[in-house]
Amino acid sequence: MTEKDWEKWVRMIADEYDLDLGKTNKETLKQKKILEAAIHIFAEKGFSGSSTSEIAERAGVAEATIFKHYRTKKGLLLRLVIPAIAKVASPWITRSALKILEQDKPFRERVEDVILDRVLLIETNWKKIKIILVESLFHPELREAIQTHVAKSVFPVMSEKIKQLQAEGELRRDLPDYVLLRSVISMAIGYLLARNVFPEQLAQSEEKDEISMIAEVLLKGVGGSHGD
Amino acid sequence: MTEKDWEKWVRMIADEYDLDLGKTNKETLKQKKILEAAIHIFAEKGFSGSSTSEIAERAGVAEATIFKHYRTKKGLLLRLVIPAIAKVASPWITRSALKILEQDKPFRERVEDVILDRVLLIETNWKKIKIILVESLFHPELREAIQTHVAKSVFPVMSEKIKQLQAEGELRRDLPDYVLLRSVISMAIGYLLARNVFPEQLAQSEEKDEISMIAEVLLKGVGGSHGD
DNA sequence: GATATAAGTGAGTAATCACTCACTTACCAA
DNA sequence: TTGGTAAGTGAGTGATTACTCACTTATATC
Repeated sequence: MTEKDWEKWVRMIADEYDLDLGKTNKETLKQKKILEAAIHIFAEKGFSGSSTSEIAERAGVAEATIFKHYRTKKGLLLRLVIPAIAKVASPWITRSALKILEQDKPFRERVEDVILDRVLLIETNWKKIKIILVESLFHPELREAIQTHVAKSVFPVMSEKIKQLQAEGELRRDLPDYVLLRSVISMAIGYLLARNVFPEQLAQSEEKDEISMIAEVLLKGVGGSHGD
Repeated sequence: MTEKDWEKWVRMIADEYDLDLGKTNKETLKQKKILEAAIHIFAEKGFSGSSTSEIAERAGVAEATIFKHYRTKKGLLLRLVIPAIAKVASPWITRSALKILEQDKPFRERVEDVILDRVLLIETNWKKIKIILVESLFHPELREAIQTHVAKSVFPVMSEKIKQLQAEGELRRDLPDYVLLRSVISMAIGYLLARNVFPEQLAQSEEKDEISMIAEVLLKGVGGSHGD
């Protein structure tokens, strides 16, 4: 799937499920309520575990109203998920990270800033991200879309930046760029998981200090004096 | 929840759902087939997305047979999940990692060995782990059980080992032990996720080489010459 | 070989599911 | 004010769901 294929795919799915994707649209109050309720309930119970009647009740709307706007339950899911994926993969969301890395500060501080930025970004969109991650495990079309779209539009940009930082001597040159990229992402995601699942054991300090330590480990490693 | 509370909890759930937990039991061939089919289908479609009729069909068994042995659909889920959690948190599974760390080898090699060991362990039990992780998001009792059990019985052991390695000079002493533990886990999980979701972009080399690079990043960091 | 106990099943059942349809209500432009 | 269109709904529908029960079959012990 190339970038153009992605756009085609979005249009195709949008047609198939009569999605508006929130672009041209002026949404009704009730439509907003439905989307709000759906995010809450899908995140809490998963797609299969949620019922349209429950979503309707929480939104204060007749069940039929949901089907008026989104045709099927899966149409409702995709109306939530596809714009979110498109947003994650849009240029500006990558660009804001690049901007931070280009600021006039010590490299160490820039690394902390960019990690904090991404952590906050994920935290504020946590429910939607949870839905996307979980449902991508069970809906192959979704998984494939994320794979190809994120892989083809986000990674190359980040990869380029890393190569530049390697050339500038900020990052070591004896490891491939994808390993360095994966390491940064791993440490950030690992921190978020730890904070959510084992906060008392694995994330005991203030967020600011935790991120500072993440940057420290990332740049210098965990090895002690013996390894030198 | 203390360790004794955990045992109580297991017995309580076992009573509530009539679980045998595979300890005293001689399982029938059909029971094995049911468990096999359930693992496959729960992993593929999620708990809510799976139907008992489908599980029965795949196992080559009448639907009523499932309810004969496991009383409810959730009873079947717990029969899969609870022994797996108990196993993960059992002493020997932690001990095998500690054994590796105590071998008479350079520290760098021991780190590689232990990462490889855990990666293989997760890979061979991937379906069950997937079920546990996903369903713990939606069943609070499960989440709590994992949290307290793993947190209270696995982390302290690992934490102790890390402090010892810090004292020996193999790991740096200027960061708290939980940050070092979290870093190792993050890098391993990050690698597994990358291998599963973005293999072409984020896990391009042979497993052996990837793990060697993970150990390298972990011990020495990603920072370049500028940072020295 | 008789008997007791457990394993296994076919044919249900009530409840819930996603979804439809005929209909009413709200909105807006001419 | 009117007329056309979209928003919204109450009352359904057939299909599927987890689960039950009366019953048969297999197994093990004496």
